[in-house]
Amino acid sequence: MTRPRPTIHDVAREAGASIATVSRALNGGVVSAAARERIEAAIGRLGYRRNDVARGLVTGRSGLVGVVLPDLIGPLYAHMARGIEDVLDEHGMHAMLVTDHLEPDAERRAIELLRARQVDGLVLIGSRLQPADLRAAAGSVPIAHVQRDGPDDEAPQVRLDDAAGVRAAVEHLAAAGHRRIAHLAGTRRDGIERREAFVAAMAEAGLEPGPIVDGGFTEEGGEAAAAVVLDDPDVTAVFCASDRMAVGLLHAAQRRGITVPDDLSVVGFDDLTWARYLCPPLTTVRQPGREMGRAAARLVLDGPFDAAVPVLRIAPTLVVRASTAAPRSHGPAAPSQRRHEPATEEVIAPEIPPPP
Amino acid sequence: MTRPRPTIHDVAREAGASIATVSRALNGGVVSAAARERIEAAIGRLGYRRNDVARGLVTGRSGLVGVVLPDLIGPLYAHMARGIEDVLDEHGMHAMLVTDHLEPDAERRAIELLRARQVDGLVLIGSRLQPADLRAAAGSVPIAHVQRDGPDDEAPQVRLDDAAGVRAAVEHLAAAGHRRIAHLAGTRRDGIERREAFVAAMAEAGLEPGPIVDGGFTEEGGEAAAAVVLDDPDVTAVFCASDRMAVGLLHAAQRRGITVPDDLSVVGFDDLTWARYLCPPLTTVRQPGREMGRAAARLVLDGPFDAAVPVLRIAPTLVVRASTAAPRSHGPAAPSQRRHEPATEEVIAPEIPPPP
DNA sequence: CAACGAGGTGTAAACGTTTCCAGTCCGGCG
DNA sequence: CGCCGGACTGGAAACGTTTACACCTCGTTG
Repeated sequence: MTRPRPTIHDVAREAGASIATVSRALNGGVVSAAARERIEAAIGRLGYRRNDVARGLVTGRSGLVGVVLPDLIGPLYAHMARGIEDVLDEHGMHAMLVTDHLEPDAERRAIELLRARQVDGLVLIGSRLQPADLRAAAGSVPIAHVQRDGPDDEAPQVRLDDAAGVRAAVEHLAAAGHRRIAHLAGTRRDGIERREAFVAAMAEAGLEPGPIVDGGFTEEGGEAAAAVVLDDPDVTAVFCASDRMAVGLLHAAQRRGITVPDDLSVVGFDDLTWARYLCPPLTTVRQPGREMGRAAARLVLDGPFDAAVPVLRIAPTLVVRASTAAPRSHGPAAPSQRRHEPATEEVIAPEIPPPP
Repeated sequence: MTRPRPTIHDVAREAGASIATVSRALNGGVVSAAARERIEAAIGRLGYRRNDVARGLVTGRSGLVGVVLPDLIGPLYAHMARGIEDVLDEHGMHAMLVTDHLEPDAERRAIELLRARQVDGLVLIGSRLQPADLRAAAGSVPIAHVQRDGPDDEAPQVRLDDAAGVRAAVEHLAAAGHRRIAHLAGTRRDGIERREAFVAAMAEAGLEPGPIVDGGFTEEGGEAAAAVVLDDPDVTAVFCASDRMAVGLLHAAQRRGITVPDDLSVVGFDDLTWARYLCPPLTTVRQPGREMGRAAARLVLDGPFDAAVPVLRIAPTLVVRASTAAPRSHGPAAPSQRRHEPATEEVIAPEIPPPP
């Protein structure tokens, strides 16, 4: 009933050719028209499909790029994976996704697993591995990082231009008239960069930075951290280093009867799928995950065009929705959005500063 | 600098043993303690790692289960993938994810690609392929479906107990006093099942079904379809076959100045990540994606325990949030939630009816 | 004391490809 | 007519494993 799969040998016999000729016909080598025709007919008759495992063994390549990412649930990571698939598709290659749930040990195992499968390259999203451990695990497989969390190593990386995004957010708030702006920060590397950028951008705007509290990037952390921030009566705006913390902040504000944006303006970071559905729709810095994934895939396939500049910065955009407005003290409050009106969006793309 | 990877031969030479012994040591065969020790030392010294491609070629198995799914962006699919990974992990296996973006042709290619890589099993999420095409593409690889979209075939499948979910939703609305309930339907197979279940559940509740409009499962479709439904002045509640359509409905209602839940109750389906963040937080039927993924993975690894019942129904739960209340005509409107108060959730798990 | 079995080991044949190399055939040129 | 070279072909050696089989060495048992 269920016969073994036909091999290239079966095709050769059926077509009256040698396996070498069949292989050439399959891979676009020089083969006479007659032979090619007989072989194609035989393939059709037998239902032959190439065995990529055997092929991989002899060629040493697999047509696979391994992708190690924290999880599949986060929309941002999913978008990055999508971007990677975009460009791999163009090259006739495929992605193999492995999740590490932010555990360095799982990350190491994931890399070794992928290497055992002979992946032709590796895209690591948010990698925390030390450079030495990384090199040990990955051997000579080319690597590209996306938003690497650990210290820089020699592999090329794609990073969001966090500073530009933060600057856009702070400028937006400052322009609206906010003077005391708080910051909900995250603990990972990008959180620290955003925090530093926040302080710098405030200085640029001629403002003292308001209270800065760590919310660990999560809803719960944001909610807890928000409590601290909301105790400061002078704070009229909060810039959050992630949308998830912004949600927590929104909840905390609601619980205290603080109305957004009338009493408090809130800016998030990431523009997750649902940021636009929040109450009110969230003004936030959009992280172009798909583009970042694309860039990383190109990097891993072609290598960095310029070995001297191994970090490629991608520009974010500020998406202005309904969670920001002028502060109350600034005269009559701007008319708050009608309760359920989907906000019109305004997208602000900062000019990209050339990397130093 | 970058030497070729050591092979089992190198280990054998270094340890003064034969490759057969090394292989046995690696795979837990009978080997003397002395030899095992020498081999392990050699492996450490050389940094040897097994080549799974070569291994796969001779064993005929890959330790991989192929997963074909519409996309990675939808949180529901991502949860299913996570569930699959859960049980594969327990078996020391791994998933290879390929997206088909709902195109049957891409689905076929995905399956053939995975088969060329010798996957040991296939989990197909929302497959639309005809049974014949499917068999042709998959050959003898074991298959398990999740929420198959095409007509049944002989492969075991995991399905949501759509009817139970719909019944819970309708009962919830009827109990609140709603008499004329509309339905935003979807066009895929599960949409049709939900629609039929809606009619049946309404009958069970002693009610005429209200208007039923196709919204194609998307936000835009939901918004368009909502316009039709909202024209009926007697409709006090709408049951949507997906959360995405519920979002569209919410927007349309807002635009018309219809307040939810005071003027209109809305129930969604799926409980996507952000359903709780909507304005107001959405009452919805939760689809336990991760469980479904787990069940499917078990099915593909162990085969169906009972070949006679190839469809495994998973029970959904109704999550009651703030988008549903008693209709206005029912005396003074129930006090609507305070504007931003995160709704307390009430979860209703329907008793699972034994499959017929 | 012979025979046997248990434990351990090595040789070699697969697995299904790609690819190097050495042909064979034929037409055209000197 | 002899050669050369181009177009095409097939044999065979890899690639790095697993595993069937044969063998060897002891200690134990009849």
